[in-house]
Amino acid sequence: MVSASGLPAPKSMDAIMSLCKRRGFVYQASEIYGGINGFWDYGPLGTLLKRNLREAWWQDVVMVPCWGRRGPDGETVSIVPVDTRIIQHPKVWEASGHVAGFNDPMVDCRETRGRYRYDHVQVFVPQNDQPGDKPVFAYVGDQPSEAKQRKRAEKTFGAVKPVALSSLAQPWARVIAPDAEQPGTLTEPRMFNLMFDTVPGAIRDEANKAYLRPETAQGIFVQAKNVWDTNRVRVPFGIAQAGTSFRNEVTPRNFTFRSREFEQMEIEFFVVPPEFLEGDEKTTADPLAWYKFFRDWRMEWWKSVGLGGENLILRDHATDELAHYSTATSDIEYRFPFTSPGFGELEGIAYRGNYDLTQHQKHSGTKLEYRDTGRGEVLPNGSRRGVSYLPHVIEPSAGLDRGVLALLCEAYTKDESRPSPEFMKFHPRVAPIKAAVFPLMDKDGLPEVATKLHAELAKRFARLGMIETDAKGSIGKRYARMDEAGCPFCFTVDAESLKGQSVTCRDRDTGVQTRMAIDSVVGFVGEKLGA
RNA sequence: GCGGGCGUAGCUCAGUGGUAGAGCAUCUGCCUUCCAAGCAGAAUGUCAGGGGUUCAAAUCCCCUCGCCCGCUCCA
Repeated sequence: MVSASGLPAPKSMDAIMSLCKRRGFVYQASEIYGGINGFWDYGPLGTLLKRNLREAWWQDVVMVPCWGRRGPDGETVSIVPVDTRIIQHPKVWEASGHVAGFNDPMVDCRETRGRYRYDHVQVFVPQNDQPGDKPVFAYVGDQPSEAKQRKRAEKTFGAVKPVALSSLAQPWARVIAPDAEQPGTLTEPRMFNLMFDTVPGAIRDEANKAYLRPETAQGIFVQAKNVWDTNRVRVPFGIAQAGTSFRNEVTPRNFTFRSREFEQMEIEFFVVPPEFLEGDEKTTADPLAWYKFFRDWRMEWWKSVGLGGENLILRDHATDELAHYSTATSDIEYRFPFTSPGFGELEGIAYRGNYDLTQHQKHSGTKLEYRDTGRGEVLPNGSRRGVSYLPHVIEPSAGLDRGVLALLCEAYTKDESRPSPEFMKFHPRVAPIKAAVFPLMDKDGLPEVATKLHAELAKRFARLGMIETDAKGSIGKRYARMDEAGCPFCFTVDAESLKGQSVTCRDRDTGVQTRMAIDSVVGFVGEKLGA
């Protein structure tokens, strides 16, 4: 099936969710109590899938950064981990801008369904008159509504002047909202409570209010100075952290895509500010060179775990889309069934300048400059005087749960021509079940051979994922079960195995069987898993 | 937050006022020399939750919760 856009018809999200429940990938949180909006739990297979994806990130980012590649400056990439708390000092979130951004009162228009920041809404009132109970015309500056509303107001009152909506007492019945026809369609301002709060301390005291982190990144920035003061790291280097974050999404939606509790995998990679670069460094070690390096490598990485193909794109942000502190940002986006033909964000790679360190330096009153002893004036003894600066930062920030959801959507395959029409095409590296061993029949000495091979595989690979064995039922049914769980390889012991010490290896994606020596199975699986 | 749809077995769903159902999956046998096969049997439900109407509610009414879709939001 091909849709009007020329794309294959999106996979059925209902079918994917149904399989996720049926096979124990994802359950609704607190389901027996009716569920809780915006929270999802993982079952055994989902937990393993998620662990495998997190572990792949950890191995490729922290243990062997960027697969051992050299950065644009020609040096090995250095990244160290931290593990910081979900609850930080409340001022962390004032410095980061989250408190302000998360606490704006908003007004909604019932007629146009527009939503505006209360403090951004202006109204036109008569120039030399009290507005009394006359209608007032609301607009948001720099939008087309401003000119239009001015015209309407002048038609009604003659000369008008703008005042803040918030300066009027009880205006709600007579406000004509931007782009609205009727008065009285604006709601009273409401707070959008986007950060979860909590109160540390055994005695509840609102003055001690703290927040559950809305991102793991700030924990990294807050400890960055400690990391470079107490470890032998030198800029450029990165700090990585994976962990849980919380956001009060306005509308939890689209299965696990927009959850209120979710896990992030973030890198803050600190680089030399451009003004301190010398000679060739101006091209090879420029922040933008690092930005491109990470952007392109992160894209390759997502492909390597099984998201290749046309459903994955790298999208550079347009200038007007950039946050005010960023000069370059791109998103790695996946075409989810529920976003198709559009895309949903998996990871953002942003060049953030020194915005975050500047903010924390200011709010904490603690100097966060890095002392770079490899730069500055050359002293008589040949060493350098050293310079101090706030490093610039490249931030590749990925959503782990979104990654898992993308893996589930990408893996889900429907093929009515197969005996097992639904199957999960996981890359072996992330597959929760790595291999299965079956005796063709539950008799004639076959189970004994299968048990032995299963034990060998489990000894070698069970720390990476499940190794299954099952002797019951028809062989087709057992293959089909493994297909649904996404197990890439099934090894079957048959009568020939007893004579020739060989088994068949069935490939999940093609159903093709090849015969191989029992002795070679462990090596074969190891090679496929890259283990 | 607004509008629409939905909620019955593990899954997919039927059941519109009168005994809680089907298919598939699951489990136990038998059978079986490679793809959800066959035969026999078994287990499985707060009908999302609460309240109301009624002799009687899965069914009608109200409230709540959750999921899906469209707006909105996504710092």
